[in-house]
Amino acid sequence: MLRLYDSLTHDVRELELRDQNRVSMYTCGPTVYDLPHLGHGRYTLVWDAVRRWLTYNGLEVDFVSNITDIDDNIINRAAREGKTEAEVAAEYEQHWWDAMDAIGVARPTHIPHATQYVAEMVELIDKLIADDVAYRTSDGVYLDVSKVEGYGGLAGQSLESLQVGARIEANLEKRSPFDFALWKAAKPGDPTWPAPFGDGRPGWHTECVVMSLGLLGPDFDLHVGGQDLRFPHHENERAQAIAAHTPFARRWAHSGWVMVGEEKMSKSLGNFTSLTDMIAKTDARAYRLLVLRSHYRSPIEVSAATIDDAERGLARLDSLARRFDVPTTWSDFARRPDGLSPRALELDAAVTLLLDDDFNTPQALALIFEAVSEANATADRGEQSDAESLALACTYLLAGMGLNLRRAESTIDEESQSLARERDAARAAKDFARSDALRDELVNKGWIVEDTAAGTSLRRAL
RNA sequence: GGCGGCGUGGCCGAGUGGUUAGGCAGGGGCCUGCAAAGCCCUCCACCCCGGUUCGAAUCCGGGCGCCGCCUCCA
Repeated sequence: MLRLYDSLTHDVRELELRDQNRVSMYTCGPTVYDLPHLGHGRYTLVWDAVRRWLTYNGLEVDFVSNITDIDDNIINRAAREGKTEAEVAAEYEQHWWDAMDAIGVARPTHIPHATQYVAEMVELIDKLIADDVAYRTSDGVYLDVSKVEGYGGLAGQSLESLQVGARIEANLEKRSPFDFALWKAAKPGDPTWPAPFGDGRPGWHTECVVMSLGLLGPDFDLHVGGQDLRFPHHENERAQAIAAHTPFARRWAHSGWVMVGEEKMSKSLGNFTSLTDMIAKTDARAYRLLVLRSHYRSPIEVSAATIDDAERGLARLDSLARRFDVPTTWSDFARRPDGLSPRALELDAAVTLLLDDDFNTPQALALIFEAVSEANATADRGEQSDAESLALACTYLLAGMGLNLRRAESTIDEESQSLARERDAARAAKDFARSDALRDELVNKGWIVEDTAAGTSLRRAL
């Protein structure tokens, strides 16, 4: 069973499933008011890989990721562009899924939208007010964090110690700077929902706690997300569950930053690259490789240089798929392939051990890269069946992390196709001047030209 | 101020008290009509200073430097 670093207990521990053979897993999805950036790409890739790995190991994974379709940023954008909030949300949700499809992140099992859970949120807030852990102000309803046992657990600090560094609070009605809005009172022009404590709209932290518990039920297994949501967002979700006496996530796991130079990539610093742009220029699988090549909790450096580097590494993996006639994609492997050689089984076991130990994808990939060399060398010696078995283990394990290798270009234009055939004819006639001229022509058209047993093969240059 | 993390070879990036991480890039060779891909070999390392130890890049102490959180942020 997978062991992960738990952000609440601050140690690596095994998942303890609430239901046998079934994993309940939640992550906060995007607020849909802008294009997704590389940071979104990283966290979705990391947790997609974890989800797939659990699935590969025979578990059924209920994976919930919400869409926050109402918040200040959406309202502002709608006002600026003369659209409704719903239009803005729909537009950027579409961009989100386009990007997710492009990087190969599988759809969650459930995709709750915040605006469809407002009634449940109102119910929770009502209960918190009745229990006197939440209070009303002129602009909404706030949770009184001083009444929450263990507030600060995810931050790794006590409330008192958090107070020391708190910035000056503008809202004088709040009892503590860490009290947060469960409900924002209606403002003219904003979308509002009715509530016994005054019309308005839900606060962000309330959305996630209601949707996760609503779909996965109390005491679900794993709550994941990017580091920057750890505090205060996740802390505040947890605080509401505690205040409502509802068992919440059994485990918390967080993935690291995307760095640009020495700085964290973030919306507030404005130093972000949109995922949409990156995908347009790069084989999106290279980004997955880049992400998996470092530990999920470490910061990763994303630059033109590191992306190029990953693309070249990916090319090496793809060359394995070109050489061996083995299945290579997630959908090819409903379960572990049968009849693997002892060496292939050994690789599988070693990789499994590493991934189960806090999802050590970099070491697992190192083993796979070594196995790729070994498979090639084995085939060079003519031991085709052993080589193929090892290659199969590689493609199977990579697919288990969501990395699907590719064989050849799916589309080669007719002109290039015919140049390649001409070149084959010239080579057969030993007219090398002619065949080299044809190769130059193909290279100029952006192809990498390789000789294979089946004749000239073309693939796209990086 | 509090809390957390990091400092590894040209670049990215793991890891362990003694044994090659891995990838990319560089050098040499094999293969090839020549290439490409592949294979083999190879250069380059663990911020500084003490300590523990037979032995530390790995443990302890002290420095220095960097990053993050404590506010919306994946």
